[in-house]
Amino acid sequence: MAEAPGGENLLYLTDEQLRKGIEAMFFAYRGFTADPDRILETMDYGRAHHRAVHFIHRSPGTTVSNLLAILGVTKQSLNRVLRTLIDEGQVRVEKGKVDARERHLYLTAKGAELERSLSDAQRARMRAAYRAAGPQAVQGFRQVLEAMMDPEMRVQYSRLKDGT
Amino acid sequence: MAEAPGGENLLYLTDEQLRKGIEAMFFAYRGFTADPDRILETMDYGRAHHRAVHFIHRSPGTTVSNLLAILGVTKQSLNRVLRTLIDEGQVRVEKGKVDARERHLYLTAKGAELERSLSDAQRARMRAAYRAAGPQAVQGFRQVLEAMMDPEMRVQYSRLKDGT
DNA sequence: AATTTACGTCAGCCTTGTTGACATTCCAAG
DNA sequence: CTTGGAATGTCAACAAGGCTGACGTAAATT
Repeated sequence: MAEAPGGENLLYLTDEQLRKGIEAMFFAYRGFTADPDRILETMDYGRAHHRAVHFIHRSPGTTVSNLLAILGVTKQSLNRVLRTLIDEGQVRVEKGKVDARERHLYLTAKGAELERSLSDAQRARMRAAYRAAGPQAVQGFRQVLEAMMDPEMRVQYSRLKDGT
Repeated sequence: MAEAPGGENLLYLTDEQLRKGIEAMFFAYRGFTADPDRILETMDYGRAHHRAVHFIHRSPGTTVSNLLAILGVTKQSLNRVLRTLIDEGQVRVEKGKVDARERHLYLTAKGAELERSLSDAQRARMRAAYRAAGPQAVQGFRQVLEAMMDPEMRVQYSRLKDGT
């Protein structure tokens, strides 16, 4: 932990180290999405559906606007995905009671089951990676990822993290 | 480091912690690609072009097959991207001397410049994140990412990492 | 009453992935 | 020398999932 006073060890900031980090992100993200992708494929859904389902599960009753902000896509793009999920009974829509313009989104029982199968697969890999790397490494992992986010996304992340 | 014997602290493996890790990956990957994406947009290239340029830079003289294996796409998909890069003078092709079926790929001066501008942008963010998190965290970051890869991808990653 | 907000939808476009088919070139084995 | 298979290129067609722009409607706000 302690470095020579007045001069930390900065070898970890070389271009070479950074390139390794970049490639690690690239390859790891592939692994990260591989398992849910396989499941989604069998039911004619894509990653976009997964993301919607994930965040609706995470924040039940969230509005369309909210989801747009989190996912960072256009309403047309989200709507396409959302429509299929609703039509196929994965997501339930509820008109807002306080503000009737808003549509609140919930997973149905069927949708919750889908979410579980997807997140089980993804968590299994994440768990294996966590276990292999150990708690210390996991803490570092989270720190670096958080620092890599755009500030607005960091807000979204923290909001979810703290359970607001 | 040392835990109670026979029972490590496994709190970091809870579903809640794993969910945070999953969302961290999601939001961080967005940041990870945001800067190069902005540059690419201005020159009518996409992420696919970036990936090709990156790995050709990383392994000059690599073959099409090699690139296919690393990128994990079909040759038709890669070829489309590769052709525009060649046509626009970013990439130079050389017939193999030992095996003339192979096409060895190199960046031109122009392509190298493109690569530099893209990786400068991406490295800047990575460097900031690394610096903010510190060397200890970076080590953990890399450990978790590596553990998250598919085994075949880990091979590709290590091959590059060690400079084979 | 007028404006703004939240949402939905139609139409069209682009990138980047896919499959399938086919041609060429060339190495290597029989 | 011939032949099979490997490496590559290319054509066509399609799909997912981004995007913009335009328009409509209902509800809240001013």
